[in-house]
Amino acid sequence: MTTSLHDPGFRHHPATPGLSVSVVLFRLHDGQLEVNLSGDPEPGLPAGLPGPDESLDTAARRIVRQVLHTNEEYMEQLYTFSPANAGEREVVISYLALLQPQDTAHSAADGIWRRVSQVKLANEVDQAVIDYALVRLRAKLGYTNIAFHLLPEMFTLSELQRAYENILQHAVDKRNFRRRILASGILSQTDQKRRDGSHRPAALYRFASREDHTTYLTPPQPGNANPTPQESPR
Amino acid sequence: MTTSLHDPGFRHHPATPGLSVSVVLFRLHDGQLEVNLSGDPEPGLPAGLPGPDESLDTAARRIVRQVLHTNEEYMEQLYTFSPANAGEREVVISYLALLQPQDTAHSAADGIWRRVSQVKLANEVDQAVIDYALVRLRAKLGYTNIAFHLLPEMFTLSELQRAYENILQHAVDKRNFRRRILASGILSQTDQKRRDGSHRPAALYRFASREDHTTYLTPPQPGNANPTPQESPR
DNA sequence: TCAAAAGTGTTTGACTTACACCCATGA
DNA sequence: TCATGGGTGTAAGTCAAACACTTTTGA
Repeated sequence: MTTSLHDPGFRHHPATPGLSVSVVLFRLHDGQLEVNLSGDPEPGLPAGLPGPDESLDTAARRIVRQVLHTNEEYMEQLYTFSPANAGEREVVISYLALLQPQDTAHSAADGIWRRVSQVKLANEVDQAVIDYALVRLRAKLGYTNIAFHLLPEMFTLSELQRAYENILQHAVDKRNFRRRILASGILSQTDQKRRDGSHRPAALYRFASREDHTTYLTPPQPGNANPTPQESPR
Repeated sequence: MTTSLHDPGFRHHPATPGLSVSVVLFRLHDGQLEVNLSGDPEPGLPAGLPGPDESLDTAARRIVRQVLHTNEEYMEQLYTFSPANAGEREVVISYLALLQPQDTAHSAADGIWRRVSQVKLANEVDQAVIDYALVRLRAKLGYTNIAFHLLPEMFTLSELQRAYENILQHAVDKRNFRRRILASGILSQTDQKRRDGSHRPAALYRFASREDHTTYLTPPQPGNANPTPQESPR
């Protein structure tokens, strides 16, 4: 249902020709990493045009809202492409957005959700953006807490591990994973447990902090009252 | 002398209002990291507008050529900003370019070179771009061979170490530095030595390869015959 | 012979990897 | 009692950091 994507303008009806914002919207669903696609007529990334006094970040958030009817959990600019399109150059600013499960739960999002591993788009730029979003997400799993934006408020360590494994596409050792995550101090254990089968119940965890450790690859925005916190690179 | 910066257009005479490319051009001079500024009337980053069928990368390279009258050694897209400018939004795509000393040697570059540590620009966006370029360069020193784009064809290990120290702004241990660099295998020792004072001459090294280990943070360009090589994130 | 930069090893602690069994529960 | 996933420790290897003296040269 991408018909809700107009105003200031959908990809195919540009008001400011040549400049658009595309968003890779990821969620974790049944343990699988999925990407949101708007299909008209070809499936493609949700996209739109920034309004005359709208920042790119704001436009990206608006596009997500139009698809989701709720807000994303995390958003980050990826890269700006300038593909040739019939002799003219377009400029496509791409964003990565992550969604917590509950964000989709109470709102049937527009578009379709497809497993990332199974997506192969005709649009070369959209496909490159998705591929790059995955590279970035995988890289950041290693040195940030970015994965938590894909998980619900409370979760078990096994769920967290499965998220890592599904994104990275390889198995990780249970003991080493738990030791590393717990040692990093980004989790705090709740006193609750989840019993969901004929086996020992699992302890539930949440973030120790809602602060991001994910932002040092993106610059603070000039003229912004509360700039993105900056970590020192290792 | 930024009067050579027109065609398709300099920052202050936009042909396509609202979209421009800015380049942070770094060189190492007398052991100091310097940035190129074009001063008219305020000093600012060299910038320009992409032509109608010019990619952003190509525009960035052209801007460097117009400043330098020669080509840069390395170039990478940084980030896209969208500052408010009198109620209208501009879009500024920023690039980092690195220069080998000999690139400046035989060509008096336009603009002025200023030590990065001493630069404080009135233009908020330009300043943010420079700051971010530094963050990126410093981060990449740690896990890529990017520093070599700032050094001449042949150099001593002490020169290389001084380059690292000047960029990182802190001292590094000589023995650990040499061990790490040599173990990484990116250098090969030449049979030449440099004697330049009343002390033991230093062995000269060069790259083992002109290949980049620097690119995995930027995506391969779609529709590009020879895409940027992609490393797997750690 | 002196000053100045080049060059060189070892030890320690931290972190990463590989690896296998017992625990708590519901059916 | 059995099947299922939850939970735990140790040993080996790799990597980073700290640290100081000898070598070669020209003046």
